Amino acid sequence: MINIKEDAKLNKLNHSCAHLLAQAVKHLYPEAKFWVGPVIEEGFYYDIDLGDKVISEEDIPLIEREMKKISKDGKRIVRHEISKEEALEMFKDDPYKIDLINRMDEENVISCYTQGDFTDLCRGPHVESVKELKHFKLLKFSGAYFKGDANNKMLQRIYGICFETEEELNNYLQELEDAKMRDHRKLGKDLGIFMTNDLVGKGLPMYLPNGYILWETLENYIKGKEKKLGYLHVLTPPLGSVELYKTSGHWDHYKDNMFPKMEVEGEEFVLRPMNCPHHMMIYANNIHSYRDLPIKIGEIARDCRFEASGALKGIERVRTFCQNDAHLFVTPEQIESEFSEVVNLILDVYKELHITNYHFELSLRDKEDKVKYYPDDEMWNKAEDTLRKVLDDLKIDYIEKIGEAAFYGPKLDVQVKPAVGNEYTLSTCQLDFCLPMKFNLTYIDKDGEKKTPVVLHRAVFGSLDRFIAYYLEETKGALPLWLSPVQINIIPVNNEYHLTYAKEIKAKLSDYRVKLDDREEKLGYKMRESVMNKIPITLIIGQKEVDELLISYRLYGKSETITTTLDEFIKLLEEKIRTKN
RNA sequence: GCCAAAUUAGUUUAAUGGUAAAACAAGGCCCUCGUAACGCUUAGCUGUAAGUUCGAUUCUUACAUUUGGCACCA
Repeated sequence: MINIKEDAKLNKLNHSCAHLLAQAVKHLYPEAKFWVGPVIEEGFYYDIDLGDKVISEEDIPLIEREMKKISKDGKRIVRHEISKEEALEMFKDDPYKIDLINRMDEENVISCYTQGDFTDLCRGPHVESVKELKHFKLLKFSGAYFKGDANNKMLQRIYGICFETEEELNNYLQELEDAKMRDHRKLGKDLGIFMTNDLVGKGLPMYLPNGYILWETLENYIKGKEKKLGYLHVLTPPLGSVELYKTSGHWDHYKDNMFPKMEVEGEEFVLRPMNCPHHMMIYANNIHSYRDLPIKIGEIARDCRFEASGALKGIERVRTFCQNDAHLFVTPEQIESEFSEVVNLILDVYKELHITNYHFELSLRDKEDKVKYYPDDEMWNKAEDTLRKVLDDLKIDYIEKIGEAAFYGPKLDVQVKPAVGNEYTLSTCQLDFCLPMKFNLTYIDKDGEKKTPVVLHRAVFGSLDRFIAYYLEETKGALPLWLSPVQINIIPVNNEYHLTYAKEIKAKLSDYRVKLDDREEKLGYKMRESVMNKIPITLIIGQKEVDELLISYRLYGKSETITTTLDEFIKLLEEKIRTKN
């Protein structure tokens, strides 16, 4: 997908188109006040205060028509530089612009752009004339909180995109349509991966037989990787006492996002929103020597979070999910090497699974925010510097994100973009000096003194749920052989003559997930279904194969059929499974 | 949670203020030798609850769920 923001030409075009949108809105709704209209990766938007008016579906074509009209009229776009006083006078009726102007430095040149009867405060640059803004489309609209704060008034936001040619615009719109086809919610339904049910409750996905094969295979894969690195897997309960979360600090920070506490026999419990405290208590169950560290506790652990109803999305954002979680208890000296090991594990898994479309973000605290983050500047500085050093040593590119850290420490997040919607975190590794102190965790150091270990929280698959969503979209539902619920579909050309041999072949492939389609249907009919179910390999067994003791196979996405011996075919299977293709 | 919209058969979609249609899937029958739909046939549906109306799937309201955004995301 094209990134409008990064392309200088398209950036300018879209920025100008945002002004065109504002002008059209002003024509149709003279009382409109304007906040900001930035260019984004997917085009542009404008946040507008329409008083009591809210934008509805039928308004969009009217606004578009007005934009076309203004564009046709072809006024020039003229830049003026003005003083702060002039600016304040010029926009005196628009409190949003006054807000912007008042926040500008004295030294900065204030500029505005005029096109016909419309002037907007803007840094520019813009195209020469509204005539150039021909190939645009308004894509979506919604409410959006002023300054992104839910306590503020909700403004009206309209999104759009603009290109230089009609063809580019149409191609882009087509890409949007195509993306919907690989949305994990559609694929999950079509391929029988998961379902939800109103009576069970929203945001509570249920994995169907096909989905559970995926789940199980991924779970075994990642646990195998972890075992090789010395992780110890445990099983802990999906709820815990409120006291546990008060001790960890999660209660203070997140109780509104937990399912409400329940009281039994005078004790209070919550469904657990995360597993750190349980794993802390497992660590605390023994005395540890510095010689025992690092200790790596892993678990495919079920969590429940009371996510806002508007945040729920397929199996990407749900109210119960299973983290591929682990906590590494390490000495301060081991932080760098253990953090590197985790980053390398993530990179290794991504490489094996052919995941290439991601980027790293280093999530740091906002130093001004004294409420959200555990107050210990020295600890934070040390933690943040350590992460930077490890990433630099590993020569990993990353973006720093201020104010995105967990309350207990900074984290490295791996971000990916879904087919539809905003990017999200797939993998994470977090450095934590805080929780081990809160739980009074210790180890006995060389000098016989009790010391506090450091904890690394990490999740490679984030949650299995989210990873399945991601991998469905990455593969467009055509899962690689090792993950595919049905790996091989055997179709006898004619049951009467070929079914016996087909059954023999199936028996010899008993190590794989094989389906034998022995329904009384035509070959073409069964082949179509095999392809539509995105089964990686379809075997065709007819007279030729029976006579010569061979098999013929067709790979998903290919149209040719290859005839070979069963031994050769098994070699191919093993190769595909080994390379995870 | 907030703004907007959607909800018709297992699925994808059509139609209507006078009681709902098609395709695929499912059941039955028929056909039976080479790579994306053989043919015939049967059954099945207006999210829930109110309201307006002689009559509501259609209009109104509430609720539920879903979708696009916003906010949130340990």
